[in-house]
Amino acid sequence: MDKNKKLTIVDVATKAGVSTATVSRYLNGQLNQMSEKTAAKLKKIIEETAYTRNAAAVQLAKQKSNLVAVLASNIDEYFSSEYFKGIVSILSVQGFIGVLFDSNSDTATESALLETVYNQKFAGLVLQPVSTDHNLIEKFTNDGVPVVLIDRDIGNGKLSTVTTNNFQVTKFAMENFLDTGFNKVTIITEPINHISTRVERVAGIRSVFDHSQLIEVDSEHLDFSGLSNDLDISNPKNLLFVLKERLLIQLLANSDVLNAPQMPQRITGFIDTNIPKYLAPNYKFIQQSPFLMGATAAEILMTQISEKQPEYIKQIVIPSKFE
Amino acid sequence: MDKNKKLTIVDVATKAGVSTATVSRYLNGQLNQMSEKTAAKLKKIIEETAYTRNAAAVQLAKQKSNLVAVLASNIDEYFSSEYFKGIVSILSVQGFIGVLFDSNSDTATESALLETVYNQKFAGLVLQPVSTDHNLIEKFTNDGVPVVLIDRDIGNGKLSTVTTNNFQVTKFAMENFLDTGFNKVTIITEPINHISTRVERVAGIRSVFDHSQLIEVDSEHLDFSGLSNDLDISNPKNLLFVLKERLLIQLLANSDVLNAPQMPQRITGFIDTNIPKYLAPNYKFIQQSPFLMGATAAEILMTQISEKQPEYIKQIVIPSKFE
DNA sequence: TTGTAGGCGTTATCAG
DNA sequence: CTGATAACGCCTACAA
Repeated sequence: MDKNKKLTIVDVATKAGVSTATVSRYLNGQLNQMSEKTAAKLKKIIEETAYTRNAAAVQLAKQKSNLVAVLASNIDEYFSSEYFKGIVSILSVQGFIGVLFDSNSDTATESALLETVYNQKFAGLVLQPVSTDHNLIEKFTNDGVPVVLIDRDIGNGKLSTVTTNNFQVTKFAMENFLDTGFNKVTIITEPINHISTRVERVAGIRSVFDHSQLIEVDSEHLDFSGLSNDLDISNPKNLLFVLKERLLIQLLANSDVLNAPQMPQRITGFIDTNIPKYLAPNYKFIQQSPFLMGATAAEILMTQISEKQPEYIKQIVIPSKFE
Repeated sequence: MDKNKKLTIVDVATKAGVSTATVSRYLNGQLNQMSEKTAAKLKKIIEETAYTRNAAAVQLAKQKSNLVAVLASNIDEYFSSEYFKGIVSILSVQGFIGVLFDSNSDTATESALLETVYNQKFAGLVLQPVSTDHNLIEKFTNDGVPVVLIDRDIGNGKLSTVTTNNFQVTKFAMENFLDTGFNKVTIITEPINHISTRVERVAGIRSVFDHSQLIEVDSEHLDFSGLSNDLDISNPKNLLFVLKERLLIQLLANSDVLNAPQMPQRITGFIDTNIPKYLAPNYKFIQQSPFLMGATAAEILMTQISEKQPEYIKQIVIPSKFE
């Protein structure tokens, strides 16, 4: 019954009456190095037997894989899945495969994952960092494994990054709201934790508004009523700027309290989906382009991998739109 | 300058003055098979050199990895990320690592991914199938690689599955709406395509309502106004049942047209987040438990892998709630 | 407690 | 055009 002895390249070779070297050549597409006859024979046999190579063995022999690891800071953000799709869209045309890991907003998890990713000898790494520690990452680059950071920077200029213009777009938006008559901004965000995106956005706000209030929340265990108390709701000229879309949606959906006839829009923030637009068709938000960011990151990676240009370091900014 | 000759187990062995076997033993935790002295020495050296094993070599030698592949039908559903987190929560305590792939709702992509996952010799596979083809999957089980289907079944009873009670909960909900006075249901869904979840839900609806209308949409390129025309809006007793949360949210946000004073709730459907609740606090929806489903799937997988019970096949139903 | 050596499945170099 | 055969890095009987 145990006909399931896994077949190997040796089986294929014997069955075809050739050496494993020839089979290997066929498998790697060097068809010009063999007669059409043997090529045809191999094609037939491989199809019939449904033989596929053991990837671990290939990797060990070739010292490289065709897998690209993507480490998202937290996959429950729509932002992540969108840039992952962008990455995959580019990788796939080159025969590479993207796999997604979830750091779960936890530095310990992140370093554990970086470790295994490193050991697996992936062809490349796209990282949305949660820690600002370089050390783990340097192991990759020292090994010649290309790395590109997405969304967030960790401030050593030696890595490729794809980010958005957090500071500028926030500033632009804030100037707009300043003109509308607001005089204070309350920022609602998850803990800043030196995360570049958050730092830059807050800076953008403060570059325009003298008065700002920072409320750090844990969106896992959100105390919504507690939050309401902290808000300076009585002041109709107090703008709410929400850095996390999920939270923004929640507030928008409960925004009755926030209506003030003379102030057309009391809430804004960064968004990744259209949902806030559905909730408030006339509001303006800051929209990112995660898919494009992912695709860009993958392109940088691909030129480093395929074109053998390990020195190809790029810092690219994909602008967000306020509209 | 090229001090970056990658270090191997041999380097560690020589540096420690022992054989590679000893190092290997240390690496695999058989500390009782060596003197405390050498163990300490090894510990020190490995830490200093920051040596880590080449996972491909380990896999090749051991014929197994500690990676579990998760193939989501489409990661842009919140449902996916949630059950993935559930899976990881169980795997991690056993030292396994979950990696996520995206079939992108495409059968060709799915089979390509299954192929590479198979070749990579993952320890297990959690699959949310988009195709109903068994063949690819059988390669895994024939090889002794445990597979569990999540969310959707493909109707051969030989695989473990974790699903929800689609038919019953839908039926239950429909009976409720029937009592409220509705006499017709319009179902809005992506193409049914033999996908079990969709089939069962439609069946649940039709088991209660004699009159139903099925509208299949492509949520990628949604023609919202076209959709509105197809809807039998003039009939206030026509209930809208939306199978895709994203779409449901969109409709809820534009539901002014749907208000009919005498009919308290015109729209319902399956949901994975709280967002629809924010939009319509008094409405009732069908809520799934993706995290729990993921955790359950992972537990099945773990008993197959760790407990060496390859025959352990379970079909588990995690009920959804209508509330 | 430790070492030796064959094996895991493929690739790639070097002959023929 | 094809075939031996030494790597690739690690594990694991089997010995000692």
